[in-house]
Amino acid sequence: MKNNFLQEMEERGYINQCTDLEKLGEICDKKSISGYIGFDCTASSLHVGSLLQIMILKLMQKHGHKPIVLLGGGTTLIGDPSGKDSTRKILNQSEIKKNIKSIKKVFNKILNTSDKKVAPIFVNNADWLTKLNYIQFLRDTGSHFTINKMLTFDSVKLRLEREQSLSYMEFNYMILQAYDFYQLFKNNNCVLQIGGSDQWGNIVNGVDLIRRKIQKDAYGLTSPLITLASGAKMGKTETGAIWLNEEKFSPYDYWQFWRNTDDRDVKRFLNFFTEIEPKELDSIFKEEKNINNLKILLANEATKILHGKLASQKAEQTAKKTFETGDISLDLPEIKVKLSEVKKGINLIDLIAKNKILQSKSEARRAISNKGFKINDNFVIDEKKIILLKDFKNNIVKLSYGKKKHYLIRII
RNA sequence: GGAGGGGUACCAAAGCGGUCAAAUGGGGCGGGCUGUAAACCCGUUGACUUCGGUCUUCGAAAGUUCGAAUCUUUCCCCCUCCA
Repeated sequence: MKNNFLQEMEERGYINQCTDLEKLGEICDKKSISGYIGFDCTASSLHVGSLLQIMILKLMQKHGHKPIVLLGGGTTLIGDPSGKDSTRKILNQSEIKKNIKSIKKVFNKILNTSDKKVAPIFVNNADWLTKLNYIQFLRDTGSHFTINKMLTFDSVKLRLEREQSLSYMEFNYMILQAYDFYQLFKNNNCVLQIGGSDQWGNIVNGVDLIRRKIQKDAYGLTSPLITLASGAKMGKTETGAIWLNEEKFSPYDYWQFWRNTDDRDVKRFLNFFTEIEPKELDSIFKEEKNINNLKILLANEATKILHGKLASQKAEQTAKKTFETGDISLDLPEIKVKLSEVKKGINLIDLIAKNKILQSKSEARRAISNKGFKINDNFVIDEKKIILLKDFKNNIVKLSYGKKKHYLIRII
């Protein structure tokens, strides 16, 4: 395998399985190809769990290939059963439309949209799926699938083995996804579908369908499922997902997310989520022995890709001030209060609950009695703490929850 | 369609008339240690509170009882076996 694109895919650890790596390499060598990845539109933003896929699209661009982003407006109406124990909630059309619009923003930020040759194409499978004629579809496409085989695919098999129900609607998902690939192959000359390893079955079905219907070769490739050293799946923490959309997750929080990567994951993630050349990374690993510097590098690079260089630098500065020098950084999230309120005295518990630092007053009380809050870097001992004018310096009070969450209370 | 088993907090799982806001484990959150890491130790994990309590919660509704997660009835959902 000499092809540059696949070579770098391999080096970065993006490849889990491929239907025919060698032939795919030959084709990539000869010409610029189109490849697609489908994204789920059940939420208004993707989270880091999808980031690897996006990085792969970006890598395609780097090597002169054209990415097709399929925002699955049609398949989201059905719900992919892969890797799920229970049926997802079903969204209606207008919610999905809104989600697609919001998700698109992230692709436009991360991918190269200025170079026409490799600029991404966005497609929505609702365009063709919702127009299908049932009987016609069963005859033309359904006839190429056997139930016998469909039952052997993990997405179906596991669900049945675990004695979880699988609706007929979801059962059809893989056929629809196969049909998507066929459509894109025909209309956009798309020869490659990429996906997470849980998509293998769905992807292979598409490749098969294309061969059966029009006797052409298409290729499938999956990326590994990323698990954290802690064993958890990437992307979702208990408190909330690491969203890619700025409105749902600030650049500073995003930077912090990467900065807090487990030691054992750092090198892998630098390969996955930065654009630093693999060779350069090797030498960095040799020279830099301080793991914390690697984490900062990771945070900087990853944030840069999503939010831009400026936001990344700003986040780094904020972090530096808050954690290293202990200064008050003015870029911390702000809670604005009126002077008149301050003069009356502000009840800390109320402030915490009102500004959603914690969900309820009870939680706030508990957190305070557990030494969870600091005001101007001193633990709050008194549960009934009232913030007074004398607590302010230059109209600012620094409020900290735990070691990592800091806020500025500012008088306006 | 018939017979049986089951639905308890974020998840798993105990409780089977009062002492139950509900054991235990996992997860989460906070503290300590440290490196904004891991591991470990400690605390905490329904809401409101004048810290005395008060209110809402054990699939849903109705009932029995001084008192129900626990008993009865109806309904909904899931699973197993038979047809």
